[in-house]
Amino acid sequence: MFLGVNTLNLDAKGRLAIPAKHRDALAQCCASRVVVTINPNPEDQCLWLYPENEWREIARKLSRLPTMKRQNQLIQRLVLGHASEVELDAQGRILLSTELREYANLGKRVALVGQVHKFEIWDEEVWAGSRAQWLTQALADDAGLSEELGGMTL
Amino acid sequence: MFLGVNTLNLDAKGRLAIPAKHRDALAQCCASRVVVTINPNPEDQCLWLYPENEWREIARKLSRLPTMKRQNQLIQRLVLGHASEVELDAQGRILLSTELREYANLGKRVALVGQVHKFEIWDEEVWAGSRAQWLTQALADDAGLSEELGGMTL
DNA sequence: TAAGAAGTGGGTAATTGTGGGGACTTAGGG
DNA sequence: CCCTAAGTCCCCACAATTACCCACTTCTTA
Repeated sequence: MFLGVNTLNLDAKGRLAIPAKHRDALAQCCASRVVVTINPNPEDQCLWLYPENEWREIARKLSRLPTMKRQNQLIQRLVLGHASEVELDAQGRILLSTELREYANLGKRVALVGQVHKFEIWDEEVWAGSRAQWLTQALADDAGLSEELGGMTL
Repeated sequence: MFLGVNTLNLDAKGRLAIPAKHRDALAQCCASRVVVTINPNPEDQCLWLYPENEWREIARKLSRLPTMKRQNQLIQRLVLGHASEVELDAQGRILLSTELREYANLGKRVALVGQVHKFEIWDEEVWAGSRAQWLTQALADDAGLSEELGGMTL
């Protein structure tokens, strides 16, 4: 289970060091192979990082969507099209391609956010700014709660 | 599984160098023989590149469409008609015919986009421009979410 | 405080992307 | 029938990127 926020530096070559506490888990579940792609929601300018085994599920689901619906097609293009398979190097780092970095606007300071089965990778400033917004939006009006959330006990 | 975007140069002779990481896969699954044709959707000005074995499936499906429906006939003409079989040269490059290049408006900078079983070949500018549009469309309004997407967990 | 682990930075060597010369093949015209 | 021209393929060479390795600094833990 990947949890918690870590703020890290991208080095000059665009490499991201995965925190040591997650490396073991990744080594076990996917032999240190992960897949990075974009989050296709334009409001969330961040990247997704999946362990390879989780990714396969996702890719399978996505690739089975009926292609003739335009919306499905676009999601496929965006998510599958931007996916890059990478392996942690001996120091536990991954190289993020220029394209991915540009998409998520990653500067030097980066936030790696655990989301149980995957991570999100944010530019730290964007992350901080967005979070402030969410706090005002997320539970603003009970009327607007989705069914799923409305019925849930936390 | 072909994934990810690669931006590449077409050289003066119209050749496209397939990224090394995909060459092995192509060598295995289709002896480095691929088929390039057009994407018949006028909104998507790009080419499709299939490994030969995948292509056979596609061609078979297409050729079996009931011929009397006008739409089927048009798709057959477009997709089958523009298909060209090519083999990677010793440096892992393929030659794109002038016609195909013109159809997809390919300039010097090109984006090769992995889509699991096939690739799409875009002019880089067209790709970047289209992507910006898709991002606003893909998840634009929850009301418009397809059933498949609405229920999906990524 | 010392020792280890983790985060960070950078040098070097190997691989890959790119460009172009020249030979071979094919088609068309004299 | 030959010659020319266009197109294609094969090869080599350079340049840029990437992968691998080592070293330093900071933080934690004993």
